[in-house]
Amino acid sequence: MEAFNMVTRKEVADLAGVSEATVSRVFNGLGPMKPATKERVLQAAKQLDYHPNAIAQSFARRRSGNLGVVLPYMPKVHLFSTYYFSEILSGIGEQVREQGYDMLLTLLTPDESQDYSRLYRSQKVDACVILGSRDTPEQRSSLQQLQEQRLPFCLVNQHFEGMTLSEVDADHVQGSCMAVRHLQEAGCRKIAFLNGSPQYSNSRDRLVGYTDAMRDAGLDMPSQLLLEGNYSRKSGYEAAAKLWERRDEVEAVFAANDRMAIGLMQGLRERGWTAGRDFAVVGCDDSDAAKLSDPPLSSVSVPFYEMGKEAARRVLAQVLGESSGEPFHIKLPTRLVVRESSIRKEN
Amino acid sequence: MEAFNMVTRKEVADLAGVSEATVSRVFNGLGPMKPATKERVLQAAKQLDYHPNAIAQSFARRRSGNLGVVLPYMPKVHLFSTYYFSEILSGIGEQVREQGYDMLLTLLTPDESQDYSRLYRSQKVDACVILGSRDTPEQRSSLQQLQEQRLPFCLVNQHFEGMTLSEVDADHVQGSCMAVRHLQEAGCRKIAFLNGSPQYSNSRDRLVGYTDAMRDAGLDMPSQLLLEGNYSRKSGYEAAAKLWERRDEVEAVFAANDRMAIGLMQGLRERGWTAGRDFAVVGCDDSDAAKLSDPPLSSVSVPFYEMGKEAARRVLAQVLGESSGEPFHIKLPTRLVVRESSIRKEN
DNA sequence: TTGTACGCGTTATCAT
DNA sequence: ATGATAACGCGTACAA
Repeated sequence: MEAFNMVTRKEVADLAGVSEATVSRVFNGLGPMKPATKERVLQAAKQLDYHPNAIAQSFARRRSGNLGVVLPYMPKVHLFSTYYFSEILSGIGEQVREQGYDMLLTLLTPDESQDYSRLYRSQKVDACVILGSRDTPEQRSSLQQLQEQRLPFCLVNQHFEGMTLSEVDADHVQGSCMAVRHLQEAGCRKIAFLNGSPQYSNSRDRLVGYTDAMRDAGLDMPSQLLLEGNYSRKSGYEAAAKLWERRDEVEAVFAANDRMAIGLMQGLRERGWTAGRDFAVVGCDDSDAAKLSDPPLSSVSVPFYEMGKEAARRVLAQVLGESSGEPFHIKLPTRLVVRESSIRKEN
Repeated sequence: MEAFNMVTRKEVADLAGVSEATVSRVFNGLGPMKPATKERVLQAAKQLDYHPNAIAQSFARRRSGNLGVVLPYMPKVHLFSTYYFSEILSGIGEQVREQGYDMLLTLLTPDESQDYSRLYRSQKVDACVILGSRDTPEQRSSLQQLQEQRLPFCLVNQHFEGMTLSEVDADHVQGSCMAVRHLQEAGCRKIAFLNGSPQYSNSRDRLVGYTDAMRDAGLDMPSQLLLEGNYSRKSGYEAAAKLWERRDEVEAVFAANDRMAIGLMQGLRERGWTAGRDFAVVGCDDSDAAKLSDPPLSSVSVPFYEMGKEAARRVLAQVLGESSGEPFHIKLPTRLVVRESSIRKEN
């Protein structure tokens, strides 16, 4: 079973005619050493096909070399099945590899959602990046705990008002504002907003962006034009029914993500309204689906990949003592990608 | 920095008035023991908030408790941005949690793509699930090496002819056959096939399925109707141009994945041909995109989630000695999901 | 049923 | 510039 090499430092030391400590120093690049000695050790190691045992290293260093990635519990929905998580994960993956770290994935179950510190206690990770957390009292207190225990962690794409946690976020206010301005420039004045749950700071930010843009343009925001979905295609589809009832009051829709935007387009098309012709739509995320939809969906592009990468970089810097350890708060810019869904062709 | 508890077994033993070994036995549920003793130990542990150090456990057990998940190198494409990987990962995640294992993600770089054993040598994983591998000579030899070293691993969704490796695959032959039969039943006789690279066994299997169904129905398979893309939307879009040139010879298209199918539909629509009206299309994967596309795409549903879960289950059984250790070869069934793209409405 | 004692493969400190 | 050696926290064989 364990039919492996298991060459230890001792064997290398013996073959090279040095002490074990010297072998370690060679492999860790520490202290001054005679080039000849180093060479002998490397030769011996190569000959024996020696590779340091990562577990033993972690044990001795009291550091795992793993960055924990915490994913939220999501009932029914298969977890990674969204562009959002995929991109962030890729970014984290790229960064950890550059730093010689590994990624340990953790899928939270509903009950343990509140107990992050389990991960740290078991020493399997040195730090964590937490994705998809929501703003609830339980979450706040768990995160508060982590904070008090001085455990290094970083939130991605979620902001907690009134707490000073390390976060890497995107400028959703700006993005939404751009999106709505774009719709205005396309000649729309009656612009509805299909948002997601306010438990996500993203949603709240987008509402601010929408409101800013509408107010600045002196446009009305009647409450019937403010809808709330749950970021699923289905909820967008359902929103279409509501908007259809008030079709005289709607020229355009800004949706808080692409899936809802696409569901919305599907629902309205069934009623004979086509995006890019009868009304304009802009979504958020600029996911793959935006390119795949018909018509292609204009969308606010969010740099998820970069956000993941930056979060990993910063939090690992804390672990490795290369940073002050003060909570940081990064906000990356978004940009608007215009496609056909928001260009109203005259008919 | 390391402002943590760090309560050790010794402290618990002292408080409970027992030996360290007894504490271990309690926590590992080993050997016969007086209930009272057990109780005392648990009390003490609770009082001190003791938690075993996972790294030390791994070190002593000479087992990491991690299942490695190897993801292929994919230039440019952000890695997880496909339905395929996301679903498999979710399945693996579910299984490892049930077994108390953790998932260690590894993104291969181009150069190390051939050296899987690095992972095992460092002892950071006890077994691996390998995703997205291709059938190339280099891959074959790396996998052969792993095999010879008797390192437990399992491939998902890829079969290597002539080697007896552990694999969890889907029945792509059957799925493709069903898809093509469905098109035939819808009245189509001129059915094109847009496949992906034959480096993936999936592609080869699908070709077999297509061929079987066409032959059984006594239909022609002129080589002009056999196209090859690279599983991207763009390649499907490009294939549309080729098919358009021979539009008199085509009534339907079977595509080896959804993205190509959608690209194809986009390309043909630009030329005035709409799927579900002017021609029929079936894709593969039944990804989210299939529901999002217009018209919704008929597709061969592949149980990626279950495949990931099964692969993890089997490979961990090997590690834990609950299985013979013989290479296994699982093949899960696929099913056809019919949507509007393959229902030709008369116009 | 419980305790003793050793080993695991490093890192890191202190000598030399 | 290099060697000796004490941790590190736990599993486990063996003794009692």
